[in-house]
Amino acid sequence: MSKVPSTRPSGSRVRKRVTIDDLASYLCLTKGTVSRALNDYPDIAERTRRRVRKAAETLGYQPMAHAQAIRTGRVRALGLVLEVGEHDGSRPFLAEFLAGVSQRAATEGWTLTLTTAANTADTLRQMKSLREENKADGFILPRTRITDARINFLHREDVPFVIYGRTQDPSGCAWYDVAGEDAMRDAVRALYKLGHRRIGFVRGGTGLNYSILRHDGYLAGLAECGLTPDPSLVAEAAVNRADGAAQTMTLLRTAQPPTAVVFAVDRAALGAYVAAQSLGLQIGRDLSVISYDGIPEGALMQPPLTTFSVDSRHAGSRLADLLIRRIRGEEPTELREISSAQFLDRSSHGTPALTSQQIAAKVRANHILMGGTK
Amino acid sequence: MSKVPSTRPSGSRVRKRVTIDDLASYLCLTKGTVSRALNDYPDIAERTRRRVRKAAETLGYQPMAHAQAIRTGRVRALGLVLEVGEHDGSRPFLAEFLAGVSQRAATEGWTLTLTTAANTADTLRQMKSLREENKADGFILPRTRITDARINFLHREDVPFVIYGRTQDPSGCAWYDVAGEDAMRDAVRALYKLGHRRIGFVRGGTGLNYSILRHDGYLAGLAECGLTPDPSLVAEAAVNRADGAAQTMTLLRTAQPPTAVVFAVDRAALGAYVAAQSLGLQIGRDLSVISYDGIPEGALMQPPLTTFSVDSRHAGSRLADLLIRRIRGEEPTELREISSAQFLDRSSHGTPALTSQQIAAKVRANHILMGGTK
DNA sequence: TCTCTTGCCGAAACCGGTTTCGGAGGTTTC
DNA sequence: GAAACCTCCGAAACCGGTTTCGGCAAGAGA
Repeated sequence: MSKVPSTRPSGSRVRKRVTIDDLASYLCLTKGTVSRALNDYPDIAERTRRRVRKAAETLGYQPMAHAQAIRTGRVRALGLVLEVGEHDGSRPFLAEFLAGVSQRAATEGWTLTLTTAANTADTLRQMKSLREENKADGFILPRTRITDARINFLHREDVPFVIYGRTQDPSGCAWYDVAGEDAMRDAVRALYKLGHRRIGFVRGGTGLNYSILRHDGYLAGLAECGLTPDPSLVAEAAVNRADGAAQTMTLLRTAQPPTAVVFAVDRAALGAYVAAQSLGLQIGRDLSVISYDGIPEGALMQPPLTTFSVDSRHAGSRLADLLIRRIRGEEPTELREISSAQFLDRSSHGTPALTSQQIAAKVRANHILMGGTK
Repeated sequence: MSKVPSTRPSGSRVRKRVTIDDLASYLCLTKGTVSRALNDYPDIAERTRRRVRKAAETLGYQPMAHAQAIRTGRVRALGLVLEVGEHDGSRPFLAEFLAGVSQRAATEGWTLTLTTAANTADTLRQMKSLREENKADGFILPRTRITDARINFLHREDVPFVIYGRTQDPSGCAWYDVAGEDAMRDAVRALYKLGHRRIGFVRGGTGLNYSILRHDGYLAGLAECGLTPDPSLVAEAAVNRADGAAQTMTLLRTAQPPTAVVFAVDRAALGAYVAAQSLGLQIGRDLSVISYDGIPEGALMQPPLTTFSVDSRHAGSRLADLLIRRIRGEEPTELREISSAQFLDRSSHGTPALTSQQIAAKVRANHILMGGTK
């Protein structure tokens, strides 16, 4: 078996990086001193430190992350493990989110190492191996669950991380989140002001923490408006169009159907259009809908979907910043940010044209027409 | 300024990795010998090599990529730079694609380093810096353009890469692609068999190479069926629903409108439903549509969209494999794969219920009805 | 039997950084 | 004025690998 060809830079100009040795001899210092100067060791004169900094700047010196890593165990890389199921792969905001993370990371000289996993156990395995191989210094955890195995794991392993979202037991966690609960509360209030009194809610993904929060926000909204919560107005989880349509149907088939429905998730809200059409109801007039996420399809619906939009790019950017600071040693309690979603006041909600009873009648009529069996 | 806290593994069990020194002393060899044995140097006895391999296995030794990198310049990391525009961020297959890449990479012990860029110049800058910092050994180039600046750049810099798609000047390129041209040709043939004689085409993204290929495929289909190409049957680029609707309208407003339209891109084909509805035409009966990509929304349309589906996960997986082999020194000409898209025979196409003239009449009637000005 | 290869491994330099240790020179203290 | 103490930098070890070089022992050729 012969030696692997060494792929030498094939004769072309060899573009030597400036190494710490170059910098040291340029400054007439030893590389140890240069290293300490750049890393803010206290035993370096302020004057020297400045001189080194300046020289590094002019020579364009940038330490090679991997050479540092072999001693420090840090590569200046953020880790992100995406759970990608068999075929739920279509995430509307993934590219935006990644753009936020990678751009913020880049400005600090960090990069993003990404892997995917099939399930939670796989995720833990991936994180462990990324950490052991020093391919990532810490992790961003998207889609936080109510109780999240990743958090326990990373705590045990003493690996820095930040979560996108919140969680039941927040101790020791740094996070960024968008206040979905406030959005849901505002949605209820807006509908109440327009005259709606029976306001339904369709939950988001089961087990995911945002789902709890948004439901809480819905309840808070009811409370503020003096409305009594009614279990028959709250539908099960729906995170796609088909389920959204089904859950809307369920709500509308009750004895006292809602005149407005708040959705935890845009993709589910798209299903309301399907359901409404099949019942001969017009969204925004006969049935009001307010949702959450701000997916682009919402703007293309007839009528355009009223929703709260989340800036995924900004989220990614903030999370990258928080994680870098966490890795550098800042306390998790100092690294918690909540921002708010932006209300997109479009046309899928309005003053109720029909009462709950009139809607019920329409649904019954349609039911008979269709010859459905419930 | 005081010393940064060194974040020592805080007392917990220190899970020492096995290093090459551990392995060497275990085997009573020097680390140099162990290294050469594992890297298939010819001056190591076969017997020794096997012994070392076995010991590495049992001790669970895995060389630390970064330590290797400082000498070899290779980190076992694939690079991917995504161009994410201001707000076109929603890519339906991104997660699937990433899953394919990262899973394949993982099985070889490689990882994926991802960054995003705002434009081409930015992409080149990112690649350059990733390469200089040794954060990626080579690159996967998605969305290949007809003439692609990235390819020239990487050639000049002598950095390994593979392209997802093909390009005008393929010299020195390794690639994986799905034969979109075959799909388009088959679409035309299928429509011809059903009786369609005026078959339109809506192009894909301008400047992108797949666009040329799919248009060629459309023309090839016409030729095989003995149909004469008619420029008025070919619409401009459309890559989203709105443009797709507009281009469909344009085609239908001609003197001899098509009875069937082939779309280069699913998202554009969704616009055909909008256009058809506004004209009172029913997709699959009055107007046949066949498209390409296999986005999930297609299945939810009424009627479900006939299309060719692309396995993005498989594409990612193959590209990772090809790139790793390219980095290891295999010749680009040996690393070229083309697979075919899978036909999803759904209900948006069928035998033409209306003739071209009948469609034209309907369009005119609707036009007058709407009081449009063209 | 002596030289010349050849096969195979140890020793040591090297890669680009970080970190520890020690000591020269100037200041402070008594 | 000597001892004690800082301040600040050089020297060298170290991290976990790779690669070069040289030399020993066994086999081949003369």
